[in-house]
Amino acid sequence: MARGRTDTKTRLMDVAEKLFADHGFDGVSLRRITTEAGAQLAMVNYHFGTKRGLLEAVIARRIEVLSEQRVRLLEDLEAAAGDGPLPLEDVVAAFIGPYYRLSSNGGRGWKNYGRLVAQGANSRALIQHGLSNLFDPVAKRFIAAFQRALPERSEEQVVWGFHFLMGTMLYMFAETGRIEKLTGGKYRSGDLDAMYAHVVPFLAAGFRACEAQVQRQAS
Amino acid sequence: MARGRTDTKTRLMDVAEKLFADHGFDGVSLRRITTEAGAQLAMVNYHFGTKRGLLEAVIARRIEVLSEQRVRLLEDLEAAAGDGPLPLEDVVAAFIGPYYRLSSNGGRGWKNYGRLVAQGANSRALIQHGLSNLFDPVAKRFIAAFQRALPERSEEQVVWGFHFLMGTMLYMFAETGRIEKLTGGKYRSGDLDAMYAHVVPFLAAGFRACEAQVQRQAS
DNA sequence: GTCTATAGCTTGATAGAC
DNA sequence: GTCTATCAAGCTATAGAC
Repeated sequence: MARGRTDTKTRLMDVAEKLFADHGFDGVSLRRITTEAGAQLAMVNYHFGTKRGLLEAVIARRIEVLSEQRVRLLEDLEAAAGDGPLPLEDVVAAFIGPYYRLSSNGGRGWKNYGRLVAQGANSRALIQHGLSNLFDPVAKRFIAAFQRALPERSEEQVVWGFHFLMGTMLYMFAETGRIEKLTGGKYRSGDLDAMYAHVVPFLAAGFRACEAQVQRQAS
Repeated sequence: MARGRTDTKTRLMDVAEKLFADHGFDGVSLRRITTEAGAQLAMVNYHFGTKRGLLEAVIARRIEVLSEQRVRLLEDLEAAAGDGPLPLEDVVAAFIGPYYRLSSNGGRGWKNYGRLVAQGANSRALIQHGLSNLFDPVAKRFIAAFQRALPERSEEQVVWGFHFLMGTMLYMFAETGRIEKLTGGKYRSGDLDAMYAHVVPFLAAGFRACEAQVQRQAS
């Protein structure tokens, strides 16, 4: 299936991405991946060394695209802001917007990636074995950017806000099907347009929550 | 190890809970679970039928406790509110507070459960196979409660707000170790006291975000 | 309720021809 | 870069004695 259109290495990554997302890393065998990719079992070890190497390649190729878009948007904001504070909603949008657009219009692969990375990010094993290193530099830049967007708030408040943002974002792009079960199908976890319209003001208001307390006390 | 203190069935659940949380459902063998529990391989099938039955038993025994506490707090709120709206912060606290207290003071098992359930909730396979049914009735009650706490907001806004709350909560109790990597150990994902103090106002402000827009337009 | 023993199959990884 | 063949180990589940 799908032989010849793309090269073996890419086909293996595409199929692995989908199956890892559906069943988890240990829930799929290399035999199943290679069979569905129309390749031979030995090709995984030839191209990626190990099963784990295949997983890392799958994640790395998406993170590169996502990180570059996020950083470019953030640099645009920084250039426009000069010495002033960054607009909070824009920083939220610079972080989540690229993921939203790639998940919406980037093809089926990005949907699979979203489900895969939500499982990986909630797994201590994968994080402690260094898989999140690919993502850390950009995350650190955005924590600093959120501090610049909220100069009146303590570092502690910004750090926890970023933590809550990550949980919200990961769950959003996992598209688990949970919300359709809870609402009888009236709302859909794949409706990213509706979710994105709500998530930016939701998170921005959360970030500002304690800032509002400070302002109340000062007035 | 640990033989005789508790019965075999409980020991198997305790060890499975920890190992499933550490390595995922397919990342652990029944041999490893039974060995670490000091039991024989065949005891899993005797007590739980299948490996999957063991997972469901592990999750069900915690959900029962958690759901009962959440519902009791919500019923107290409803009794105190009479015909008026429910206080938003109190509804958030009724949902997240019991989980927070059990995870903080309920022993190591609740920590393992938090990590396990965060992986399961982000896995489409486990949700579609009905594992989330255990949790749905209480979740539906709380969506209705959030609507009662925010009478000016549309159902749509409340539903997405609850969706964001779930992502935040799951990630919070997964204690992935991510935030210590991002802050050089200055903040810790196991510091639930600090996180809980921030998460309630954060989520309440997020829920109110669009309500504020409505009020601005009306004034 | 606990144990041993084992059936029947699948796993990740590799060796070596082409 | 691709293929076949295979290794050594692991797996879930069950049968049946006690």
